[in-house]
Amino acid sequence: MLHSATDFPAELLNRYGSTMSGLPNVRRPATLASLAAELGVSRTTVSNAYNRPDQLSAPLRARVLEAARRLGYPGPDPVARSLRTRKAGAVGLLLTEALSYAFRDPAATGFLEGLALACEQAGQGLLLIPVSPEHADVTAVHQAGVDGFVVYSVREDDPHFLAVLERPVPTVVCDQPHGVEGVDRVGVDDRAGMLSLTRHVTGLGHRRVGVLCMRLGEGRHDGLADQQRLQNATYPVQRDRLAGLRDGLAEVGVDWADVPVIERFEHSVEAGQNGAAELLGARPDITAVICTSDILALGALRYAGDRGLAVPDDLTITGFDGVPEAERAGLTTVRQPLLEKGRVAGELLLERGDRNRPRRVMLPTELLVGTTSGESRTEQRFFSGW
Amino acid sequence: MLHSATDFPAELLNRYGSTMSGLPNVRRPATLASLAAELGVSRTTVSNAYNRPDQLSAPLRARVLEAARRLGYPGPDPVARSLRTRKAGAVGLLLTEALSYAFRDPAATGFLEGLALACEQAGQGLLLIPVSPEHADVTAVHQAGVDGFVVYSVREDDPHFLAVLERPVPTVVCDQPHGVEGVDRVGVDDRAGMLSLTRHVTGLGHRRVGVLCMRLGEGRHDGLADQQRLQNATYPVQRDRLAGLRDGLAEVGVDWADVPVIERFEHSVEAGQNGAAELLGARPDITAVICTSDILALGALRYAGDRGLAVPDDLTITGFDGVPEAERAGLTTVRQPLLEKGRVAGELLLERGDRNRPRRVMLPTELLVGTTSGESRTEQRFFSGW
DNA sequence: TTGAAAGCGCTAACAG
DNA sequence: CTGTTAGCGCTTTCAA
Repeated sequence: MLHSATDFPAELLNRYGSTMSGLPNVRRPATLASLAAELGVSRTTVSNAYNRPDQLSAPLRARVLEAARRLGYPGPDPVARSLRTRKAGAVGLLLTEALSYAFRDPAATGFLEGLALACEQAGQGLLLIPVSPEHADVTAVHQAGVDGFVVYSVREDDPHFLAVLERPVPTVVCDQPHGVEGVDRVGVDDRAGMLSLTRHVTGLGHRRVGVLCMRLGEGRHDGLADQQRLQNATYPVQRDRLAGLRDGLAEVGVDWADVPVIERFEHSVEAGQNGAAELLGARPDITAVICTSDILALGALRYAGDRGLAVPDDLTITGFDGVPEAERAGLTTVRQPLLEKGRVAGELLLERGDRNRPRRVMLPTELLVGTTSGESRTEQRFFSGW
Repeated sequence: MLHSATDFPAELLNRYGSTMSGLPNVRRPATLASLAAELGVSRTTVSNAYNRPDQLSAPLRARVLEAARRLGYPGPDPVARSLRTRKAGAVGLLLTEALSYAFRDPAATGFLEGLALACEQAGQGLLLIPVSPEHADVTAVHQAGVDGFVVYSVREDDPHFLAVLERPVPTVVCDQPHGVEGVDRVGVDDRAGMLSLTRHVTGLGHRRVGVLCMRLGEGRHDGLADQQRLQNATYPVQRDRLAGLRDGLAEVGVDWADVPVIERFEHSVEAGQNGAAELLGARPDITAVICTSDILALGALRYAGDRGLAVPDDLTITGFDGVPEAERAGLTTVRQPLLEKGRVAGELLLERGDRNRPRRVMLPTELLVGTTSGESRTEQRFFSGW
């Protein structure tokens, strides 16, 4: 019969049910030293019983382990061991957004999966550093017991990132910031990726395009990004994608100054949706909406659906990233190897010994032509009307 | 102009570009003691400069911090501090699957998001423990410098879990295992949830149902689960869901022994797809496929689509969990508050001081009737034919 | 094989 | 406001 109650081995019960925060931690029932004293052997011997089984006789080792069980000694304290050995056995991960965001954004999720894979393989833990976007409180970075950091796509002047740099441990950056000396980096050529996408769009005849982009700099800004804001952007990835777009448009004679760029602070489908509304509200003549991320593009798609605009017949919409959702939706986008980025970031940090490995890894992107881009009928009308 | 190269403040450069694993860590350039010596003050004073700014004069503190910058002292070593204060400032998370799985399974992702939220709010890090499903290597659990553990849905006899119980820190379990004394738990009433779903299905007239379920016990098993295996199941969640189903079927006189249960080791859409194939291949007369997870149900749905079976007209398919994908697909399922479970797990562990809070939290579930369940035409045919 | 000695780097009484 | 004293629990030469 199926039943849900379980009899659990009594000797394995955790007797430490108290809450952990605020209060000092439960005192360890026994230490390596007390065990050694009890047994009348040296601390070295007990330590060896755990860390170097070959350094003592099997019977003695058994005696030690038996006494440990009897006295409730849980094995060497990991923190004390870390202090002594100077390794924590974990990699710290710094994200620009609130921690929980990492599990909502599919691009971040892909990256994390790859990073977790690399950590797993190296037997390293992955410590997610809690950053409070509200308070610029950097203590979490100082507090992290890790052997190195992976920094995922943060602003150049992010205070947490600066705090990471002060820690005497190796650091690997994914995507941004760029050009930090002594710090390895993995990313893609965002500019080239966007350039090829732009050529695809202009090749379909589009000339009146509008842009939806992610956060460009510090502070909560939503709406039209003027030239000033574009130039001062502190997110290199957005900067590069926009630069690729600008170059691609320049090739067909479209003046960048005439291209409306709508910025969104939040990165969500809703933001894309209302961003598209703002964009097309201000410039109804636009025939193509270029988004600097798939999530925003998915939102634009939703907006189009709500307004009864046919995609791509009435409106071309493109994204960037190549997340699974976008692929399912048939979005025209630039795919980047998200999982691979995470894995490479981990390997860059964890790779043993090899001093000659590359310090900058540039992964390839791929233009994915879906069903959301097509020749603009409006454009044709425009020409024929002339 | 947009550009991607960045000039980075020279004094912030990380000079520790070496790989971290295998090699001993880079030696800290300075310590609290050396700083104190250099300044001619006591170590306490330096410590206070960082941890208790109100315990020393502002000018002296400034002098200390200035000297720290000059000597490249990165601030108190987090590991040494942890050893001294007996708190690591992090929560360990143990998952039954490979770490990277957590980022692929939407149910796990929802849970993680909630847990991350709670950690973030408490300023605690979240350490993902790397478990090698291959080797039963428990060292990662021993090595984790954490103040407590959250265990997410593991088998009752999982060796990693047993190792967690040996650690002298508080532990909270989500979902399973059940009934571990001294360990708090958060979960839902899986049995009741499945019972109400079953009543919905039988209410639609279905009598010949088949089941697709997740891993039931140790070892890689794929295929029909016999009574023996069902009874020995070491995953209480699966056990409970099946028990609810059995009870619901019993209410309308369906004998549980006649109900085929197909088990899948992997939890993926593909597994659901080929599981459904196996189920219907063996029992083509089935009118409803009950899955114990949405992911499996999504796979069954795909199978039905491939085979040209109309859902729900030819086949009723149901899930369990209420993940976003399932909701989008209109799946009939039981929704459980995934994010909330994560948050409660975190709060159970981190809640300060309150010794009277509940130790077992049971969250509500909700039957979600979608478009994948309906009256069985086959069943009607069956009756009319008699 | 085993043990003695020497810290890893820091914080927390407590006394001045 | 500052310093002295005492470890936190462990690993690791080195010598016996």
